[in-house]
Amino acid sequence: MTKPITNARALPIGAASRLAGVNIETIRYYERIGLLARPERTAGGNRVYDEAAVARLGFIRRCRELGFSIDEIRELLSMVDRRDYSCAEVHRLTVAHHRSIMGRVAALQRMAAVLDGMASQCDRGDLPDCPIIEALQDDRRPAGGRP
Amino acid sequence: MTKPITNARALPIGAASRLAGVNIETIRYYERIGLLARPERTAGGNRVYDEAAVARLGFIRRCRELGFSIDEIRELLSMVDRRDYSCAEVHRLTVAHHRSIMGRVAALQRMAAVLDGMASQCDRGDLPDCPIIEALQDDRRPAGGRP
DNA sequence: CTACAATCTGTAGCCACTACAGAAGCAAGG
DNA sequence: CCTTGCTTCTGTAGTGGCTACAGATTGTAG
Repeated sequence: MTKPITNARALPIGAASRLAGVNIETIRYYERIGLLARPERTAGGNRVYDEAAVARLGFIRRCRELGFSIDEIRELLSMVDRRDYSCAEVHRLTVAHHRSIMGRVAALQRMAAVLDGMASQCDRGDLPDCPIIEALQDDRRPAGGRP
Repeated sequence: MTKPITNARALPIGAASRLAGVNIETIRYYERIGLLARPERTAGGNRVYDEAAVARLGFIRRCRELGFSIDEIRELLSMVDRRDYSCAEVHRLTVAHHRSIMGRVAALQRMAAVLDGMASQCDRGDLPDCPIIEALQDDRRPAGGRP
């Protein structure tokens, strides 16, 4: 919460975007889907943000960088907003997300192993019968190598 | 009734779908985007497939299972269709795809490491100041832990 | 012939943005 | 005040790779 952003109280969307590291279009998108409150406006109708909004955007960005979905972030934010969230809730969400990432890693690694096996059978010559293509065509030798 | 599809020459879309392991809607989608040739039709207008089409669908499915994009599959199919594709081309595509998968794995593993670190700091008590939330809020301790 | 299943076309939705078009606001210099 | 030039506005459409309908038609077994 201690931010060394000097005296910037009224930031137009471009400044908020740069400070938070979130695209202008994305900020408007977050507002549209209700992830971010509608900000004040200038007399002419331009959005005006304050440090709190920039901090919230930073929170969202960091969550996204960690792969949380918008709905998960919505949940995290609502916990924060309640102010009486329990650590256990947050922990549960984080661990569940961690598990799902590990699942994706495992799936990708299975793919990579098959690809590696196929590529290593290929001698990169000018054969008309590429082992890779053969492996992909043959359904008795399933590409996934699954049981 | 599991019919042994020995001499099935004229398959309606449902049978092709079951044989190839590709959804009916997906088959029509592949046709729409030009990945699959438009098949013959019955007098009434229903699609009719043959074994070659089913084999092609199987090829596509196996490529998808290995994470190839539609455009990559389009390229692979065009090589196969040319009949004089070189093994080197196929190998290059496969290796490039492998590399991109490894990149995604690395990115996910970085996320997982940060999540793991955050979760392990949390004692799951009923603290109002959850270390996970703190980490997500604090922009001097970037969640990504990136150098 | 009559059920009932399968298939048809076309459209809209998913996720999390991104990319415009065309209009209007805003700040500085003259 | 006026122009210049950047920024921001709204609204819509596109991305990838499907999936899910609605409402109509076709195919088929009894």
